[in-house]
Amino acid sequence: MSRTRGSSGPKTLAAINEAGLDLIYTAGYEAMSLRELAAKVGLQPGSLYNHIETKQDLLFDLIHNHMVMLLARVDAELEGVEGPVERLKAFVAFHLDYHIERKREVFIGSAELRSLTPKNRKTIVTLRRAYEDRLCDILKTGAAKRLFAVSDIRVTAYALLAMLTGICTWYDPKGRVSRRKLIDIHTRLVLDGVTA
Amino acid sequence: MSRTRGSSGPKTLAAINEAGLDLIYTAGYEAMSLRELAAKVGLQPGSLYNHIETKQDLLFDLIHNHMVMLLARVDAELEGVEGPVERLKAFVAFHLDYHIERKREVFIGSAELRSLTPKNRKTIVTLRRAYEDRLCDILKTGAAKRLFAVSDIRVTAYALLAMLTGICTWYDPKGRVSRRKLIDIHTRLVLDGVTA
DNA sequence: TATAAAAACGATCATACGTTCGTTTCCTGA
DNA sequence: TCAGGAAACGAACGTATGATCGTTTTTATA
Repeated sequence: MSRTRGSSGPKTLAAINEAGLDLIYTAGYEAMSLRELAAKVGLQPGSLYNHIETKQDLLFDLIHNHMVMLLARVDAELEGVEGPVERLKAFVAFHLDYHIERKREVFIGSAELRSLTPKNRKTIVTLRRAYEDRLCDILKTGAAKRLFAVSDIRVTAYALLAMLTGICTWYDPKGRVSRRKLIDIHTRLVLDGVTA
Repeated sequence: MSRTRGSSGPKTLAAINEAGLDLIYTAGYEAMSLRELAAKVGLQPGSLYNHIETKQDLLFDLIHNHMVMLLARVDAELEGVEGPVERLKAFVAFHLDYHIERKREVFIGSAELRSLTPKNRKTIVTLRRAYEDRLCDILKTGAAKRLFAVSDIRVTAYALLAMLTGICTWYDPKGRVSRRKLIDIHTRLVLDGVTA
């Protein structure tokens, strides 16, 4: 046996990425074996290497694609929104929405940082920093206009991001709490926390 | 060669736990090998088994001891503190202090949950739930007395805990921000967020 | 002080891992 | 239509891993 009927490169790669995402999310990068991954996709282990360079590259690509997407989406979402309060509200709503939708990517993006090569990790951390700066900028502008009272921009931004990102570890879209209510609660927590 | 001079059970176990804590924190449980660990302690790999049952038990014991300690300490800290506002302040201060002091244990306690046996994980999750309940109780009492305005106790508690625990991933005691200032910032964020 | 338990060694086991490679079959574009 | 690249197979390699075991030396107890 050899090449199977109907096989195509991009499709298989997408399947590998999806299965990899799932396995890394549930078991962790180190705990996931390429044999498991191959089995989940329906391939022999060696065949994976027609689509990925190494196991490390699989992880990096997953995280990297996620970060690039995250940055593009937040900028699109904030475009044209005027005023620090409105921008902060938009940021919170976007952040929660995105983190609910892509909780696996987000979780891996922080939990598996340690599994990245130093060089790869640096790339990701730089992108993450850029995302954090989006929030810092909003807080800074609001503080300058005396709309916000923030004693330390960066610390506050990290605190808020930690709070907003925390939902990835427990929120269940099919659970008791609706997405709308979740956003309301967090928006209030954030706004009350920074408003002058 | 065989038993080395001056060796004693409890001492070696403590060294194993400390080295294990460090390795798991920096590299992750799966990525840490017992050979690395043994080398760090100054033992042959096989000798570890005079002190631990399995690698899994090493991880479990580390997390379990941490959780038991955390619960004992929070109860001691809250004992005798009266009034929801004061209790909330005390909780925030304690939580931050403890999480700064033992950031490695805390980090492992959540990041390596996935590496635990289902049964072991269940034990830890139960303990964690008990800790979360401490905060929930404070919020509930405060809400009943109309001191706090909280639309969903559990969601709010999780949001606050995520925020407070986030410092483990970035706070550096030797950095720009003092412990005092950190507590002040977070206390304000929490109080403003829940006060009626 | 004799003796059993404790704590270390060092060799070894079976297994699982990431990756490579030669080969075969299928798909696609000239 | 047919040639060449793409995508799969399956076997294999070298290494690393968690764990076991018989043995030896030290410590501690009675």
